[in-house]
Amino acid sequence: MNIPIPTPRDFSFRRTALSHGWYDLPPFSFDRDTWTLTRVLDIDNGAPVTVKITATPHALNVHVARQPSQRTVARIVRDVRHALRLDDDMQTFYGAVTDDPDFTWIVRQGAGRLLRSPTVFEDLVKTICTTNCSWALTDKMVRELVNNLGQAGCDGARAFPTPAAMAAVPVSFYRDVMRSGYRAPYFKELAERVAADELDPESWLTSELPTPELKRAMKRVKGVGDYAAENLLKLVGRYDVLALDSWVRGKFARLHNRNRPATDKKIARHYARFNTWRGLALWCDMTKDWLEGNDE
DNA sequence: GCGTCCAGGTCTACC
DNA sequence: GGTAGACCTGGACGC
Repeated sequence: MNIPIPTPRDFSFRRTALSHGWYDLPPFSFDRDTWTLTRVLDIDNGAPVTVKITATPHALNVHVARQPSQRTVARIVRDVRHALRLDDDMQTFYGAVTDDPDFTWIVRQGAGRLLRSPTVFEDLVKTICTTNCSWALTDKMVRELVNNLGQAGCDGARAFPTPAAMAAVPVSFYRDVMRSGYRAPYFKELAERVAADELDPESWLTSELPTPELKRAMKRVKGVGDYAAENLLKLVGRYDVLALDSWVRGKFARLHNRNRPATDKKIARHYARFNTWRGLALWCDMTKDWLEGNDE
């Protein structure tokens, strides 16, 4: 079955799907030959469903192997819209960058929508997996988590594990199977708190707290520091933070500082003119070359 | 083969 | 509030 989902005029499937590394971490995967984003979606009270997402000029085409129920279709549409940020209004951001010659490509290419997971919980776990390690280790940790704790669909593909599934395994799983090292107790504690409704990461999406206060709330999760919190803030739609990590610092040095390390203050000054959109302007700037030669 | 460094940082103790 | 040192893993690198 194919489910068509109309897309906004300023939407770019390629720029959104490949906006950052999430597309390569299960239960996402991406095929650059066919430009297909695959995702295994968790369906409440049912087996997970694998969807294959491609784009036409004005719509997404979501392919599902079997004929799902109406309720499942509604869930699929909701999750795809959420993950690909179809409901984000980008015009204010585009207005903020359109007068800057170095940033007009963002408007032209429809960049700025950052791929996210169907749940903030998943984004939170994955973000902790990115801290203080190579991308190869991030990939390994997430893969072990999904392969061992994710529920399998009819095709054998696994969804991202639920908080309850993660809370049910001992710390030794995170240490010895997931190989997450010192992060192991953080995952166990996080899953237990979310499963017990002591912590609700999904509420961060609609929180009315000012960004600094929301960031403080995020940092109360063990394993979430400045970088991780600011990365999560971007994924819930707050772009008045930069989320500087070693990769961004290195890339900024190459692009804007003659290959020499720049201070965080200097990086902040460079993007300050974009005000509340500075974090998104920075990320677009850092990833401009990811799709050069593949523009839609 | 072995030791060291470092990668998409964070926590804790201490001042 | 600011900072030093410890913390897991695994790949790259030099010897």
